[in-house]
Amino acid sequence: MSRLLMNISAVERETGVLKDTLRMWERRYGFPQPERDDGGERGYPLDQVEKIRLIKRLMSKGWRPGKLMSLPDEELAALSQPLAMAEAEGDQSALQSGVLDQLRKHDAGGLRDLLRHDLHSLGLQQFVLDKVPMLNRAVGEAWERGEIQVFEEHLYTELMQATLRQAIGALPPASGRPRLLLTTVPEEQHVLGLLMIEALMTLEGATCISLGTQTPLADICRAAEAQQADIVALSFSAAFPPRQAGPLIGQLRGRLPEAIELWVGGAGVARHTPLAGVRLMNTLQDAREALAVWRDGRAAQ
Amino acid sequence: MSRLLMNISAVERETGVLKDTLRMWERRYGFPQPERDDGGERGYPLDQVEKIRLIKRLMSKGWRPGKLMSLPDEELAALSQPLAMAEAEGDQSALQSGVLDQLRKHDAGGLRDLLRHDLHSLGLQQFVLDKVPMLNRAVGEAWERGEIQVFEEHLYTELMQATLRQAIGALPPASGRPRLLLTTVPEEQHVLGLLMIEALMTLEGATCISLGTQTPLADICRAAEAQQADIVALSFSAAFPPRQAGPLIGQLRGRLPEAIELWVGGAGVARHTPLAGVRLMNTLQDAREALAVWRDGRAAQ
DNA sequence: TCAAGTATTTGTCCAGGACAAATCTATGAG
DNA sequence: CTCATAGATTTGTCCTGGACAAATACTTGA
Repeated sequence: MSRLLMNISAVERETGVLKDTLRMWERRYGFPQPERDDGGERGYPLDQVEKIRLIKRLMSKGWRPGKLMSLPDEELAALSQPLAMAEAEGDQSALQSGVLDQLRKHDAGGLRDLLRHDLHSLGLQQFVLDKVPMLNRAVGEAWERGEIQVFEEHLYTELMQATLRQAIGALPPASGRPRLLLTTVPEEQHVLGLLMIEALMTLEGATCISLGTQTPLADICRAAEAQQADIVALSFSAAFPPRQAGPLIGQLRGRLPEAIELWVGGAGVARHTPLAGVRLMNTLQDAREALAVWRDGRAAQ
Repeated sequence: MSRLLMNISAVERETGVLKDTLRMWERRYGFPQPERDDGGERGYPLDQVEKIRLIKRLMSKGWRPGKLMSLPDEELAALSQPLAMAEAEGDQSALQSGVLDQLRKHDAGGLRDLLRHDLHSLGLQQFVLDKVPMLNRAVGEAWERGEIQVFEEHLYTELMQATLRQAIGALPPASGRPRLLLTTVPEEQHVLGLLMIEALMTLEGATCISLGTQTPLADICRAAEAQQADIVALSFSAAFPPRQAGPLIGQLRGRLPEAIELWVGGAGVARHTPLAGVRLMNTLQDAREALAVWRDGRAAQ
């Protein structure tokens, strides 16, 4: 049986590294070093694909690619190990150890029960304002430290999503003002931020219309008008390419009627430079305040 | 104020047409014909981006790009109009007219109520087996005819997702065999197929662990082992590039332990050529039968 | 110690060529 | 006339190798 080789598209799919970048790495750093088929096309062995994923993870921790790719495999592996120090600073880890433990034990049922229990004991508002952000951060950091795998993060997201949707669905349907249109831009596929804001705003009596993730800009504008939205709210995760966020938001602001407010939030735009006509939120608490401001402004008219 | 121009990445994001393909169209057909900035980089005006989207939609109806791009704008616009004939053959449209009507009226609340009503009057099983596929098809066909916009399809998907998740969450948690791992491959972001199968299988007492959409192949394998899955089930929508499905499934089959069954279904693999060791499902009913077969086989041991 | 200027690193773009898979078209057999 | 097969055309994706701007690291002087 022949060894499995992946073509460049498959590697882009698996790792999230663009084709152009894969070729550039090969040209500059000599890694990856794929085989070639009869037609001269690249075929990547599985171990190289694994190493690409490892490098990408380390890059998200701040390491630079040139540095990483000049390192021998052993040192790379050493970097990927969670540091003793990182463990030590995990003072807060006790707070959500249950969740990470269940994740590592692959106990989906237990994790689901745990999330539901937290939700019911805290109430939806406090769960969303305090617990969920803390858990998201804990899972994200564990992933960066290499303690959990991609599929474990998927499982967490899926179960949290089910929990939040269950809670939102149980709320009495709101029909009051403002009307918020919720979505993310293309390439941003993380949905938890949307669900958190939907839960909070619905609790406050605002009407939320969610389009889910990855709506083209033109369609966000069309939807905002068709739905007579007062506010368009976008969520950006920490994984969103930071350079793209600014221009994208500016472009949307330019295409949206001025009367419609644009709110953006999430780790991907936290501490971002302010933009004219855009309300930037660093925390979920900001969203509640912005809602109060909107209602004040409207009452004053 | 200067006219808005989009760079080639933004156009790929907006339209789903790869950069390489955009350049090739320009080279071969003279369309699109973007402007250039100082550095010689392409900047696409919005009306060309709209036309690209229109062309993509017509291509999904079977038109070929070379043909379309040689056509003057008027003829292109004419093709995009729903034909009188198409309207006439919509005999079944009366059956779900409510849903499409609500969508076109942008009545999110009404649509949500309608879906919930259908769910409760039919029961979850019949809703998933009959109603949801019919609605999905109706919405998909309406989109192909240009009758509904991308954001309207997003809204439908989001509301249907909320309805299904609500129903699944209300079921008693199953813990029986088999254990199914549900997910989609990278690039396949449609989630409704997963939720439908999750609902059906949970009703039958099987344990479903969903990873949500777009899990890398390597992680599907890891998750299957970690979760001690008996079956891995993948969903492919009609939008999935048909040429990619076969190799992808074959590769996963090769990397998965033989003892774990691989089920694939959805419009993206319907009428696909059979693959060794892979159970191909054309309908949801097939999944129920496959479940019965699995249980028979297991009882016989 | 910090700020400003310079050098390096890095990702994404470009042109233009090649080829294989998919699709269409023409030809010939039954 | 229907159908299958062979050949031509269309189409998407890959290739090389070059360029440049933004982000980051480093150096220098206050």
